[in-house]
Amino acid sequence: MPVPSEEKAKAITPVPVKEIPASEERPRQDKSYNPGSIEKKWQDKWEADQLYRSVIDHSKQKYYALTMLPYPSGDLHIGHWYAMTPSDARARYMRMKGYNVLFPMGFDAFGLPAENAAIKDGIHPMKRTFQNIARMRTQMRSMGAMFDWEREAVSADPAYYKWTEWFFIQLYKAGLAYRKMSAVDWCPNCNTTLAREQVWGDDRHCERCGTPVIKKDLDQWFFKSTKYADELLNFDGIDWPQTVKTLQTNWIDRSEGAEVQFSVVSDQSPVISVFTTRPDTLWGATFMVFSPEHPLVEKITTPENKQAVEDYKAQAARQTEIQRGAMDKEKTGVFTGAYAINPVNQERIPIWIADYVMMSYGTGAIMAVPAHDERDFAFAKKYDLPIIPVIQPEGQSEADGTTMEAAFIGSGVMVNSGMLNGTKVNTEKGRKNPSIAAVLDWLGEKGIGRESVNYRYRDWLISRQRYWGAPIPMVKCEIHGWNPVPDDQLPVLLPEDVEWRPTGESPLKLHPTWKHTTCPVCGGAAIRETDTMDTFMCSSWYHLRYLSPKYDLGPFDPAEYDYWMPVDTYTGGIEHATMHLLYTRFFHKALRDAGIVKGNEPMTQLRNQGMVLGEDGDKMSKSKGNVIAPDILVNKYGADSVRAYIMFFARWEMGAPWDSQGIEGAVRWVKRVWTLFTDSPTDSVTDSRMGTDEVRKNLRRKVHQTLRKVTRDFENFEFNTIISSLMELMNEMYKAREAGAAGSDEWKEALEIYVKMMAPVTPHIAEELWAYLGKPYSVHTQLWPAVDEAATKEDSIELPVQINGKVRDRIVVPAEATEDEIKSAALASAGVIKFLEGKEVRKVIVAKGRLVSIVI
RNA sequence: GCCGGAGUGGCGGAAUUGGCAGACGCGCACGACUCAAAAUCGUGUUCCCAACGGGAAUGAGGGUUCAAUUCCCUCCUUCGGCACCA
Repeated sequence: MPVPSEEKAKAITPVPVKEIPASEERPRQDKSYNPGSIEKKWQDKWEADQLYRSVIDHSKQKYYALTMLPYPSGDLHIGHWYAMTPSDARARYMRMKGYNVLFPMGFDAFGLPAENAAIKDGIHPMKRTFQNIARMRTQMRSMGAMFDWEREAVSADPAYYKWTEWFFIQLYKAGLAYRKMSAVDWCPNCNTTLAREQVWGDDRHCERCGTPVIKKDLDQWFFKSTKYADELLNFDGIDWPQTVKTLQTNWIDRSEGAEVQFSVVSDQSPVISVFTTRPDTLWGATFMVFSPEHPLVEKITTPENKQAVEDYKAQAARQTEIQRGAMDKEKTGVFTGAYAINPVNQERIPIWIADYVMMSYGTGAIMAVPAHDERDFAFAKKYDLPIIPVIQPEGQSEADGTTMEAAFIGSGVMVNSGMLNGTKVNTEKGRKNPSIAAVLDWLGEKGIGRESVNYRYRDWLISRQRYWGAPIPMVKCEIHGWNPVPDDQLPVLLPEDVEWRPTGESPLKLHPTWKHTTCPVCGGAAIRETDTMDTFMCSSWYHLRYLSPKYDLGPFDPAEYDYWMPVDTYTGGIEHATMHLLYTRFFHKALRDAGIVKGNEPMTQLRNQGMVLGEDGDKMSKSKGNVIAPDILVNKYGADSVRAYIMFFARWEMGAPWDSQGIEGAVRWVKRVWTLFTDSPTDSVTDSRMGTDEVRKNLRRKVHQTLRKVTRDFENFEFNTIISSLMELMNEMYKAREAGAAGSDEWKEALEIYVKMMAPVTPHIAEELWAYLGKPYSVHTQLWPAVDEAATKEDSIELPVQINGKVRDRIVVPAEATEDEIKSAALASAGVIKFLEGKEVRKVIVAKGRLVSIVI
């Protein structure tokens, strides 16, 4: 007989505040699970109650959980869910552990896509961006995350970018921002410059749009991030994944060596520095090679070589634009006609130019030691330059440069090197190599060179020739040069009436009036900087703006800073290893030195999630049509099921292709939990055959074992096994209920702990079931249950018995059985006796609680 | 070339310290319910030998060990990063 729908609704309406006495009989509940209404109901209530508002509470330990903020593309992608849901679950877990948790969200709202779209359809980037944000906010609410929306920060909001500008000025004042004319990477599609980090791959393409970049000589703003290179290599005190640390270390690529001065034989005798990691091979330097772009080349080239050098330079310049080609490309170069003096032995050595020497690394010039460097060897062979071995394996007769077939890079002793002959050479780098140490000391004494460190890491190029970014708050006066905009004139606001002509120049430059201003020094006419900042500047400090997004006296409220910082756990994709994650560390250190923030690192713990791929195993993209839309899934299954599946279907840090069928498993789990609770057969037949004591004990054991496992997995970010463990426990609970345990205290405890364990994963259904159990609102303010270790202990254990490594039988022994007891039980078991017949037992190994291994 | 990650059933994945390989789930098969289907529930599901019983198996090959997905060596595949870096 169907129950009238109104009564059904009444039956499940939770009683939020008043606890129903356990004895009171609840009406039988058979309404099916309806995520749509449950989720809406609780989301509204949580919001109305400000359940996730985090405020400073000095009586509690704080926990700042941060997940990377999205760009407001307009639609929340399944990738966002994949990044945010487990982070949310863990933040919720930490909250239940008793921490005062801050879990904010915001938008990285400046950037190219909105501007490119504006060029196409004329919709203002501001309008589009804030529309997109509104839409994504709604989508994020459907996720049921515990974001504290009172702390939301949007980088394109003038109240935000005022401080982005202010930070630029602070770095400028600290001497960390400078302007430089140089050949910078330019994306012809995005019509802007790019930082070195934003140029990817063999073909050096734009990280954003994939277009191969070109070089352009431009006057641009840089941050002196290289000043912090050494400190950025130090990861002491932070718990970051080894992969990220390795990527950053390789990116910075510190190399130790020496800078050595060579003088050029000419009228002015200019001195040229070279960087080498092998100063111990100095005596073998038989020529020098300059990069074709080296400024000195023009000066030193002799008239008779002029034409050849000019031709080569022109050719190299053309090639730079395409690419200087593969490593195995044949070496080319031309002689400049000039000579330098090798300072260690006064030998006159020729100076060549070749495109295998890069202007951007070291000093743009090298000493060439063909005997001990493969590239120099190849070059010397091709152009018939002298090869003088200065290191050879110990005890070997002297090598002959003319007959060498390859550069020698092994260990040995120094030869042909004057007073340092006989010094041992190994393959270590820097001072760990005795030969290098000896030469460094010798160079220092003689004043020819000095110990030096070189990095591949470059200063951060900040300028972007685009409109939709934070203006660079600098003004140029004919008389007083560049000066920062005074603080009381911040923010420099973006004008709204701009034209979107893609010209390669900032639209701000084309605005008729915006750039005209007055000089902060003399009050005379001056011009604003019309470039805007790289958006990585905005995201380098958003974790600080979250602390007090409405604060007006500074970028953040110091009281909030002191309580919440540093970020305890930061989660996000690994693709930012050498970009955002490196910038934000640099930024923090620079601000620390400016006295604005404290501590050496902004984020104590970092964890990376992997990527959700399309069902075809490819990266999701609109063009491939393999994009999974979370909204559709939420409508179909409910947010809780989507959350559960996202946490279940892959190892979080690995990611995996999406599987539309696989989600059914998570959906079934959620439904079966619902049924387990709401279809509670408190009136079911008690099983008289079974020892109910045992059933209850087993139930309680499983509950606490699961709790222990789930707790550990939350700590370790192992989200997929949290769900498996909960599934397993649910299966056990069904069996226990079948066995008649559903009226017991153990059963009630199981239900309660189960809801609490679910709460971080599936917050809505957990809240609903919590209310259904008659518990006081809210499950999300409950404390995480404690494991009863005694309850997890097994009475008896089953041990496999191996004979020569193969399982032959299983024995059941009391948990506290001694080794001897286990041994004799194993030897007495039927399956073992059969195999032992006529054989001699050589050894019996008892691995307590694991197995018995018999060797015959 | 260098640096790092990964390789386990049809699929996603699990496996405290070296201790029963394949938890949990998807899929599939069979059964129950149904007029039927869906949903739901139950049972089974690494492979091979017909079975009883065995045997093989965690990318390949070797090693250490009573015992290896786990430790060591060589190699292969794949993903990511860097790359004429002096």
